[in-house]
Amino acid sequence: MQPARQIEVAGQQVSVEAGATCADALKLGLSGKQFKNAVLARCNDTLLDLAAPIPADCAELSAVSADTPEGLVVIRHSTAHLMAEAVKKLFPAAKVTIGPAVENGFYYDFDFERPFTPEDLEAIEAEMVRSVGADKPFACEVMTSAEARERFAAQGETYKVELIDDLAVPTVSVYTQGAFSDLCRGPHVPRTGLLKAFKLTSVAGAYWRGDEKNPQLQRIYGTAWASPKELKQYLDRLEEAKKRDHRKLGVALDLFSFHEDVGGGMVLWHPNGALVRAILEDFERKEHLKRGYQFVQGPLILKRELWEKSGHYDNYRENMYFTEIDEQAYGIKPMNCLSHMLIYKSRLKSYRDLPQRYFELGVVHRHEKSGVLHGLLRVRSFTQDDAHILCRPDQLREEIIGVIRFVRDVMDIFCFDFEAEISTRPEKSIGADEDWERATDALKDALEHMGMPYGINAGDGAFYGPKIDIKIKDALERRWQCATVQCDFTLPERFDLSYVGEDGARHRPVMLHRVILGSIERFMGVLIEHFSGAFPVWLAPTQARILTVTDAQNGHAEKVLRFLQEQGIRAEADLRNEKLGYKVREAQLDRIPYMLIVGDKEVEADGVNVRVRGGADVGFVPLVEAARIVREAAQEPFKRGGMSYSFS
RNA sequence: GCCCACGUAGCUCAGUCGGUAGAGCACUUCCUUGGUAAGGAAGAGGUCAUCGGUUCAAUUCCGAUCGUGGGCUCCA
Repeated sequence: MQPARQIEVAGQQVSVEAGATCADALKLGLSGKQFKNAVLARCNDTLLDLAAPIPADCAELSAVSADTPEGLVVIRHSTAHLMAEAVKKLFPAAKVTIGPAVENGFYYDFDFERPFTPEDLEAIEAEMVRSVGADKPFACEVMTSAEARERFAAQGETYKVELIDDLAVPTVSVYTQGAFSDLCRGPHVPRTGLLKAFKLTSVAGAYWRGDEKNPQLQRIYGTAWASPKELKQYLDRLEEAKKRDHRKLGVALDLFSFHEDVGGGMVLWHPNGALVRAILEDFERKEHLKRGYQFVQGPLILKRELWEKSGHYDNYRENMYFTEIDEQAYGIKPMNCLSHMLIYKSRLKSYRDLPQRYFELGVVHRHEKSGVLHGLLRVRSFTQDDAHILCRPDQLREEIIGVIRFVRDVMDIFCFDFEAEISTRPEKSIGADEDWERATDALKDALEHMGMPYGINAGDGAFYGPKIDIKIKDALERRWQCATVQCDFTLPERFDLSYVGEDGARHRPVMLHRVILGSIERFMGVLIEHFSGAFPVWLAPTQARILTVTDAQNGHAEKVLRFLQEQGIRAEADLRNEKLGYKVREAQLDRIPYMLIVGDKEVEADGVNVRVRGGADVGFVPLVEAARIVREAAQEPFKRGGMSYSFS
């Protein structure tokens, strides 16, 4: 028998026997309640099962409870196992594959002869609840890969056998609860009784190992939390997010619609939505001019040979629409770069002319697969705030920094948080390795210079070059790409672009493709959700609505309306034969920033009574003051960055 | 493109186990002139997504197509 060891738990030294488990040590150092809430043990940065022996080099052990980020991941992962157990019990023919924890929950993929129905999900969930009631322990066994392989092969779990073979390691761990065993790295909660708050949410098809050439499995998604209260909060949050859904608000605020007869992924912009777009685009045009961009514009369709020359025909054809005119094949543009290249080429450039920054609000058409269309966020016809910057190699870094700064300034206006990612060379691509490397380094360098953190998305670049992607989130916290900066060393080559250098010789410029908002359609979608449809004053299609108390004030209301319109304010008057309360309610539902109420008192004093969208009552103000308030509010976001903008 | 679910009035949704449909809101007209989130009455409005099949009879059952939603794959 070896002597007892001293371990620090929650600030005190406890003495444990050799061979003691983490649970043994934690039990000695923690209160009963603290111990009961523990789902894992942590030693240094290693997470351990409570039932695991204390590592030999461990001097301090702490408990991880279910409501910590690490605890939640384990709860979710263990719930995935719990679900797999239930599925195997109800449907023994189903084969298990993988089942990880994901954001807010988990999934598990199964290979089964028929699709799971919503009724199956209910039965599976009920079986899971029974298993929780039985409070089964999760037991970990370490065995040789050969043993594990034999065991899963005997059970007919061919996917697990494949996983073991691919791992190619001497030993693996297998977790068992009740009659269900799964190949798993762990760790897990000690008992099923700790899994008290989960709900199965949906079934979906998913390809084995994410490859569409592989068999399609059935993925069951669920959400899991540390307590029923948190589960409820999450489900309530989903409900709230649904209210902000841009597709719902698009109808409610009469911004846009889709029409079956037009085709999937094609947006019809209604007057309100088209106005917001127009303001955004106007803002962008002015901002681009300030930053040294020039406006250009090309046609919607270009000869097919041009797309062959650019490489799009080889690399992007499946996403393009084609048409034929006078026996000549044309491609409808999925990108704007070709016209811009030809504009550059139309006249000899000197090194003094660079950089050339060509900006176009270009409408592009892309044949996206039918299953990916999603409201405004993924469409087949959209407008890009696109620019192509042609510069000398020595200007590349500064140009990228300029773009990143532009993105940051614009996102600040909307108070968007964003994430940056660098995507590197994909398999299907063109160009020399050293060009790719040089371009990737330039992108990294620019982000680092701006002090912006970034992730790496290996192999996700465009076929012509690496890129920086900027992502913002929708109401459900799904990330959508907006801004992107893409380096391109190949198009200038293919189109033989050049400039005359100081030395009198011809040199090759480098090109940046970049967008700031990305697609106006997508950005509008995210923007609607971001503001819950309550656009800031500068963007609101109607900035002020005049509400009369009775029709006795119609004359004054019309005078107020004319005055505001002359001041450049987007105003309208509600003169309907309705009660004030009714008009206020409608204006609130329409998210109108300013309600200007006009009754006899206001007519008398020649002004309006101002109610703001948030519900606050500003009280009586003279007409001139009312206009000033609205104009001031429209300027507010631009003051933050020392910018200015007005739509007129 | 693939898997699952869905498609009834402008919107949100009932309903028909096969016998051509209903509510609330919105809309039109009338009454009401009412001070900060819904005053009242009447009226109008639907080839039950489209096309085919089964049936005496299909909005309902079956199939295809189009579209929508949740995922997978792919992308702004």
